Amino acid sequence: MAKLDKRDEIVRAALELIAEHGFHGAPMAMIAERASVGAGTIYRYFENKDVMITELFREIEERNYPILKAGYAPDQPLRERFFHLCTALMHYFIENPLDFRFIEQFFNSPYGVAHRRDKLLGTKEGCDVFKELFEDGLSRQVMKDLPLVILFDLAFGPILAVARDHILSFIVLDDVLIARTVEACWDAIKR
Amino acid sequence: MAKLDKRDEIVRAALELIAEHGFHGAPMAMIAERASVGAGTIYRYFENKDVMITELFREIEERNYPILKAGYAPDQPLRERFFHLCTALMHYFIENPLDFRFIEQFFNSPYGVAHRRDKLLGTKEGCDVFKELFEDGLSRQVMKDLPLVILFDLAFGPILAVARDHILSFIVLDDVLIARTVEACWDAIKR
Amino acid sequence: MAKLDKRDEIVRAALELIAEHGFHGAPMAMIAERASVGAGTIYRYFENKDVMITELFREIEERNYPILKAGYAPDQPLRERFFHLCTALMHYFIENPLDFRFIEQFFNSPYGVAHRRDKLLGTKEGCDVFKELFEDGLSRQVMKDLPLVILFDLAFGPILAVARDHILSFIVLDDVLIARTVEACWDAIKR
Amino acid sequence: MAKLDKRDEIVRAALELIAEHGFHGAPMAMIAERASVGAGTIYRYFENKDVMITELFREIEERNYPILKAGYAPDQPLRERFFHLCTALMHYFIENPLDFRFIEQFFNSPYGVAHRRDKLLGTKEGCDVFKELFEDGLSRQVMKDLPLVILFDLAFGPILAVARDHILSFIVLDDVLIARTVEACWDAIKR
DNA sequence: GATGAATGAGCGTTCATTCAT
DNA sequence: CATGAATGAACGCTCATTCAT
Repeated sequence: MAKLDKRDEIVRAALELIAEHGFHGAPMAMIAERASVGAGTIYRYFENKDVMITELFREIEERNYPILKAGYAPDQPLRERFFHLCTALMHYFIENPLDFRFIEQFFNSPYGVAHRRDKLLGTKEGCDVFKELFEDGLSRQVMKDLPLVILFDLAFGPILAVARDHILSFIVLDDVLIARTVEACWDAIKR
Repeated sequence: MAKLDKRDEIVRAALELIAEHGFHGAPMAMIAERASVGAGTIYRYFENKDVMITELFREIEERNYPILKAGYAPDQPLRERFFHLCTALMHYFIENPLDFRFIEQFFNSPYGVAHRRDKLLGTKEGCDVFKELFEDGLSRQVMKDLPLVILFDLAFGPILAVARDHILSFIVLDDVLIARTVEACWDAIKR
Repeated sequence: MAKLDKRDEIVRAALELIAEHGFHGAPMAMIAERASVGAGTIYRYFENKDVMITELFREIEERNYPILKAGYAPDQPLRERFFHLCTALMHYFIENPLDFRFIEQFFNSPYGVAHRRDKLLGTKEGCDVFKELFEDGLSRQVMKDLPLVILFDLAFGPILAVARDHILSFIVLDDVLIARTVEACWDAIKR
Repeated sequence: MAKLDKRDEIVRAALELIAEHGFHGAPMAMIAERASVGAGTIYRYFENKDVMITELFREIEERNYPILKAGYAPDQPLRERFFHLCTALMHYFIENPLDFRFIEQFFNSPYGVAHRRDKLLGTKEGCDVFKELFEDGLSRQVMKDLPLVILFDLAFGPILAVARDHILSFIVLDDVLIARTVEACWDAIKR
């Protein structure tokens, strides 16, 4: 097993167990076993559990990003771009429930708060299509004149909530329902 | 110190610490110390930590509920009722940030999921103004024809997200901003 | 409730709970509740749990003693006296399983060892019919010339074991079986 | 220190402390300290305290069994076989007082009762020489026609009691005294 | 005297992290 | 490099005992 294989196995195992049982229900020893790796080996790749979780989130983000961008045309109307991104995001969540559950846990934790702060303050590299989209919508006066943060919340709040309810089987989403949910989010932010 | 004082101290300490550090970051010993109480004393009032958390949530709900209902007139138009409830909710969250953070933690945990299931299935006593409001809106065709769950998510997703961002100081809400946020939520759910 | 009633209630409750659950399965609070008495009240009658247990044993012994003596005629032959005492003892155990279970627990604990030491060394008052019986048997050369302790063990070892097996339902004793068991014990000690 | 050394140290420490102070007087932390081992280390070898105790008993049994069997000839007369086994048992107890005290504690506990039930019902594999011996004695009408359980009690009751009294220094056994005690037990069970 | 709420040391157990092999 | 046995601080919880009322 090559070095990268080991790291990948650890990441996969950690994602599975954390998604299923939460941060506190996924001991390092259990992650190591699931990854078929020695417990100490994890610490060759990650300084400690916190670092592992943070990097895990970053990897999920990176995996997610190209999927959102695929077929995304910056020259389309704002509405179409918003629909494209939101629909892609919902599909991604539904098809990758482990990723979704992990992201949820992550946001609802001190890590998530720090991450959000970095994002909003623009400290992180500007790879954020959504931010560009909303800023574009604001400057063209297509979207409501609200702080960027609130526009985010109006769009992502429902998207995350609906995805969670689907994954928890409170509803069963299909393409029609997804489209109409995104439409409703658009109604919330558009002027 | 009277008996009720002691219980109150425990409840206050638990709320503070759980709001600040989460369930796992608030050991019973720390709660006891913050409440100026022996570790064993907590167990005179709550069977175990899980029960304490559940009961704490119930108490917050009971504290919150009359505030939402105050000034609520069921004979007003749907839009006004929606505004009243959402505005009251946001004010409650902003003025009781500990309650808000606790509720957030609670919903993002197995307790919360079970609670949500009960609510949606109507197992719990029908004291839910919001559910009535949305069902009313659906039957009068004022709101979009979407599953109840999704209507909930379209309204509460943003409300919770915005309240959190205020409490975490990502934005500073005022009455105008609150009104415009609630307005945007209304746009999301209304036909 | 008079003072003695309270003490009696405590003693009764302690006996029941210790017999059923052992020393460590019978917390003072539980004993107090069963006795319908405040937890602190127990400490008015007994210095601490150890003292309570020791006194409880003494009371059982005192209750038991007259039963053994009833109908006991010191002028009968040794064999008859042995039969009388052993049969009475077994009946007592069978009819008072709580007492038996308590005695068992007691003997199998540091208390029991100390008690046995006192008994054998004759430190305790000489109210012991059995001791007299065996010493009589030895001096008349009816019994095997073995140390007193071993004669005790040859008689009581089986008696206790058989009583326990009856109480635990491994066997069902009747008068015939009791008689034949005592007979066998007599065979063990007689010359 | 090799892996097995560590386990052995734990077993030794647990045996010593439980023999001396009983199950409840031997906390895991104390066992760990006596074994010069971290508290958590014990749990690498035993799932929990109950399992540790059960396994400890099993190990003692396995250590004891071959000693009883050594020099045991199934074709000898019943009386000789009984003497052989009982004498070997007493020597084993006297030379391994820790084992003896542990076994005593074990039998006088819920574990012991369950174990005895299994033994009597023959649920456990039939490696029980004593059971065979008594059944043989019954069918050949050498022993008294009593339930198997009572025969056990008549033999082991005194053996255990005498061994305990020796270990507690109430008597000092020698070969002669052992022989005469076993003889007395034989008198109890033989016709 | 009687109470029972309060205490806190002590229990069995877990798990992130280390380090000898 | 990789391992996994070892660690021990920290956890949730219990209960004998005390003491203000």
